[in-house]
Amino acid sequence: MRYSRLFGRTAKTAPHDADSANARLLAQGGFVDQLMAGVYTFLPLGLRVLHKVKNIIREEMNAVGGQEILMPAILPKEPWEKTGRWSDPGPEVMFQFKGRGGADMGLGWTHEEIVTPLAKQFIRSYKDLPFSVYQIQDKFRNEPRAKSGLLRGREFSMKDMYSFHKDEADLVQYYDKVRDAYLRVFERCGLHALVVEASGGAFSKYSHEFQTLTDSGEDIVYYCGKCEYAQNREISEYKAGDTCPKCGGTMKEGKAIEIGNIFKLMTRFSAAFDVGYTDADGAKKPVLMGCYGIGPSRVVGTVAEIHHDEKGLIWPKSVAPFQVHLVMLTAKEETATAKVRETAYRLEQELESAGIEVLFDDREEVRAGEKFADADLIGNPLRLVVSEKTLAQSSVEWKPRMSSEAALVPLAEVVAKCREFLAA
RNA sequence: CGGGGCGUAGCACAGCGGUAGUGCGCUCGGUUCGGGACCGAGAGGCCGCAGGUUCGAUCCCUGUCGCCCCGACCA
Repeated sequence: MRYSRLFGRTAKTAPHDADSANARLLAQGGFVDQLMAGVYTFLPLGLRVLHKVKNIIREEMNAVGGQEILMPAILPKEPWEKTGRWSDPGPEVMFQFKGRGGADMGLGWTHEEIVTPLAKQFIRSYKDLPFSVYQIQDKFRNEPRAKSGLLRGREFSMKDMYSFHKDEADLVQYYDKVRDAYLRVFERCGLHALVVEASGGAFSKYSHEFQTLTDSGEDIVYYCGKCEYAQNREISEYKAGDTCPKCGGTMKEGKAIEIGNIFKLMTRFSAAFDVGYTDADGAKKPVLMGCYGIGPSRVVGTVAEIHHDEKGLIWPKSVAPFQVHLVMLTAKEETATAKVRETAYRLEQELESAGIEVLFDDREEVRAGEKFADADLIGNPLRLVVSEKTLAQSSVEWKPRMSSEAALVPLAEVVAKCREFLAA
């Protein structure tokens, strides 16, 4: 991608009302644009990050047998009345309105009411179980208070998966499998998550939240510094300094951002929609369900919140908008500039041919300082500079975003070194 | 929904009861050229919206809408 043609630009100053780090940096770097409170447009840079996060989630959900579907966002009232959620929580959470002819409908804020009757159509026998389906879709919640940039929006991206089982043992086994898949998702996105016990509602003792420790979090968790056993403050009877009940380590208190949540729904929804199956013994039995959520847009916000410095974002390689930020610095003399230009454009092509994603700052009228500032703000993992200075040594300057040291790398070795760096 | 803050040029801000300014950005010309340079010339405003007070309101008052923060809330 040529920087000169990139839609969306960096800004020298941050929006005055962007107080959280993720809102400030993502807006200033040209990743997102705020339309209203809790509602954002993803610009090309931000969308690339969001896509990478979603694709990591897809890979891991597919790996545990999830099958991707896409349910509608506009939903009819009727199934919500069956579970009582049309009126409670009702419009407090769900955007509700009338269609033509006065039909009540609303925007999806979760999809148990849709996926359960859907699954019912395909479940007859124990032979049809288990299975799980998921979707990645925008959810709508009428938040009383949207806040903190991408961390708590009124429209936000969500991956919601639902699993269906013949008995509790099968549900529990799958639930644990998804928990491990979730940890892989977050690690791959550059986030370390604690598996935190949280309120399970009426149908199981606990649900599990995936919480990333950071001072900008809005949840309080108690966790063991040694084995990472953790509980949300909402249910916890521990306090900082207590002995961990699992390993004898010491419990600590920390602020955290919730980036995922998994529930054993048991028969909460299958009962409401009368979803059962015929077992091997010929008896009709209720189906058990689990549900599993991750907010990809919130993950993007959380990564920004955690991985940055005073100059800008520092994306993990796995989710960076581009892998390499190539900067071309023109020279005083046109003959030298011509050589720089020729080398930089050729390097862009060589990198792309090698399958490396390049953001090429090809602007000619822009000074070096501004280009470096933009590179730091956008935060791609590796910056390469081609200039008269580097070409004097047949080299390009090599500087990882997370490092303060720059080095010269011979032109002939750059592509191979990039491959190596990105694979590490 | 309670409390607080803020709405003035694309962005960040200043200002004042007498009809609007600075910096950045943008356009043109010139000098610069490895960490957001400099000089000169320009373009760009329903001072969030509505009502009130006043001879006169961007400024004072009331209401309203919007954004941000704290709290409540967060299957």
